[in-house]
Amino acid sequence: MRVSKYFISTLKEAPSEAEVVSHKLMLRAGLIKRLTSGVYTWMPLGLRVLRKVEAAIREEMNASGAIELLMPAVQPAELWQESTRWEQYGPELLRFKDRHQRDFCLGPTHEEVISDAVRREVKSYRQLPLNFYQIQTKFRDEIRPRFGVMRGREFVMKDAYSFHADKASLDATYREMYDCYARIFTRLGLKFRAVAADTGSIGGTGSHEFHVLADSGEDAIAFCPDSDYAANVELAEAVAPPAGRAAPAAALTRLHTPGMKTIAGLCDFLKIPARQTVKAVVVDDADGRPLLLMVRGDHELNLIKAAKLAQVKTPVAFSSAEAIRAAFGADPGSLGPLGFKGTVIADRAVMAMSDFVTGANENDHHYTGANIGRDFPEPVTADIRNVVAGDASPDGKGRLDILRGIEVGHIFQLRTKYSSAMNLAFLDAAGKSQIMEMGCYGIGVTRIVAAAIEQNYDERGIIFPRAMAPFDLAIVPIGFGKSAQVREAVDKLYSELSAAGIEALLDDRDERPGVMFADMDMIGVPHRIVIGERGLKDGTIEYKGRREAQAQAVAWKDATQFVQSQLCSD
RNA sequence: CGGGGUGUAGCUCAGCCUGGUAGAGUACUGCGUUCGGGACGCAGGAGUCGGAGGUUCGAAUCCUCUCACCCCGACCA
Repeated sequence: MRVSKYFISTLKEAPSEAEVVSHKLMLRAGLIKRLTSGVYTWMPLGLRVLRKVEAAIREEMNASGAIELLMPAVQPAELWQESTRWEQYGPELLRFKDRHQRDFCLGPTHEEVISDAVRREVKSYRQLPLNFYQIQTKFRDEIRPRFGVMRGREFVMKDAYSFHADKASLDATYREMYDCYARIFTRLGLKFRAVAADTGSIGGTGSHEFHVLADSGEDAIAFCPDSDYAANVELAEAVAPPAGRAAPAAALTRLHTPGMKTIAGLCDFLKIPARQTVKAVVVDDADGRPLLLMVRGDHELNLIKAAKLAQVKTPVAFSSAEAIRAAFGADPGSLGPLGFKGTVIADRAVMAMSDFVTGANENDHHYTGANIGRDFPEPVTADIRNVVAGDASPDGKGRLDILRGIEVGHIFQLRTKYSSAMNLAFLDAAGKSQIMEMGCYGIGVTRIVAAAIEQNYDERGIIFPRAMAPFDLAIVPIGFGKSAQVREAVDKLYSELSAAGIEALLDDRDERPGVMFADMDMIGVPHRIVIGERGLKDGTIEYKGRREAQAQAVAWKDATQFVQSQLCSD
């Protein structure tokens, strides 16, 4: 492609709407343009990147035996009413009426549509298993879109749905998709991690998320460097400390702690570490009465874990100030288990503590030397905290580390949730009607572009991994307008590379070198050739990889071959 | 939806407090000088000051309403 015949629009300053690196760079590189909140136009350069990502996904999906189709973005309400999600999905589902006042929605996902298609087409176990996928635009009316295409309302997703005669078949396809996803993200040049995920409301056994690792990621993932254990922090199990509880050594002592309402303040005041204190959080129990949750002072309560406890009301509700005062006789900041009449649930780590500090249930007072059993009854034990780096891995094979990630893929064993609701029946070998097992497998295609940038950039701009770069190579001529020799050289190289199937971007704008370098760096082209009279005099041109600091001279006669070998080597 | 903030040229922003004919940088057009990391000079085009209403002789500026967008919390690819 010649720049003079293409469209490139870079910005020196990032529009103020952008907060994160990938969003800023995508706007500055002219990849996307915002139309309205969470909705973006993919400009020509951005579209090239998006298409590369799609192509990689499509090839790997096809190779894994999945079959591509394309479903409508507009879906009738009837299907959603049948699956009961018309009511359940909530305001994220964008609904509207047609001219006949019939209800429709813009598809946020396609379980209903694919299920409808499959139940009309598939009647026999002999047609199974099947795995259909599409790469298609979704719309979810997110409460708060942000970070550009990272969390847009309209986005492109690859979604696959598999159908099976039995669980074993589902397991096999699930495994195949897991491996397929690993191949896709590897091929796209991303540093990623597959993690066990919460199965949420659907239940069942299998669900994994695929996270691109990035410090700016919205999710925290726990993994064990010494084993293959990896899980979303929401889910990762915090195991009980191995040491167990030491016998009480200190006497229970009541202290005046004026104004100390936070763990940090309390530790400062008493000159003790946070791990010697207990944090008290009060939520409503199943009957709406205050319930005390206890975690170690240096730990963080995990509300998703807490919500799974039978004693806790779901969704989790923090008790009101009035209810807390009535039940404890004190305000948050001075609460503790001593004398409290309601249910107390302690994290496993708390159960291993002795001689600790806790609120005295009187404002501005705490106890030191508190002990379970001696000073208050044994509480219910549960895992209710987030794991932290250094915790023992739940598989017993070492210690956990924490990384941040961006969720770009999610695979799920749906089992019969939708197939039973929508009656996906088939006849088995014995002629008996059975309900299909289902799996679903998603990849956020547009999100991958943003995630890749979060992982690959420098002060000059984007550094695209080769597989998703808009162009393989930039050719920058110095003095294009002035030097016939340069012009002939770049034209020759450009046509040779094109003939070899290499997508080169030839900057024939006759701009100043700095402008061309800045643009090519900004848009993330991974390789660059510079051709000027100076080098041609000695029979050389110049090559530089986007990540490299120094360019190297290459013999002009070897240029095409050299470029080909460079492109193959990364 | 709650809480905070911003709307002035394609982009980044000043001007608003204290009302008096719309500004800068960048980008864009033309000419000239430059030409290996976002050049310089001169000339030029470009803005319903988010929208509506009000106060006033006069509103970007003050008041009311409204819309849009961004940021912080509950969802998800």
